[in-house]
Amino acid sequence: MGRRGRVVLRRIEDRVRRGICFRKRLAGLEKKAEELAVLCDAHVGFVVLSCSGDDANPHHFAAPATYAPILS
Amino acid sequence: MGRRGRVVLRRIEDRVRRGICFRKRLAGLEKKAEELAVLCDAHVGFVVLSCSGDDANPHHFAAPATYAPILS
DNA sequence: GCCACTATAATTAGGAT
DNA sequence: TATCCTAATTATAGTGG
Repeated sequence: MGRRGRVVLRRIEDRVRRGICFRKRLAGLEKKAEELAVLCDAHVGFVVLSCSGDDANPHHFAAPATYAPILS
Repeated sequence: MGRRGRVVLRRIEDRVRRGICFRKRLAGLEKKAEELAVLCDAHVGFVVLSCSGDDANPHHFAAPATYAPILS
């Protein structure tokens, strides 16, 4: 079980594996973005769009400004 | 040496440590964003703004559309 | 398909130089 | 201070249910 090798930076051709990877890594990116925002007092926003139809929805994230408001 | 404990999701108050963390995690976020884009054939873009003046520059990232063009 | 598990890779906080 | 190192934590690909 578990990861068998290092990450090879190349499109995953298998649709099922690519879709699973997409969902797991999207969740991971969101967690990392929130940690950066909170730990380091930053505003972070991102947008992710699947190009191969693995996910029809556009995804976005914004670190809530309430952590450290810059306005008013 | 090395990390001494789990991540506590709270603003790092020490300016020096926060700045170091900001730079390291910004680099980490960019790497994760690029991996998501390439492995899973997605468009990914983000913006990061330091709120506490640890970094005067706004940072942005965009996964090059050349990986999997959706236009034309 | 989802969820849980877990072996392994990857990240990173703090120390070393 | 700026890298570099690495212990320890965290992320995740594959598996099983």
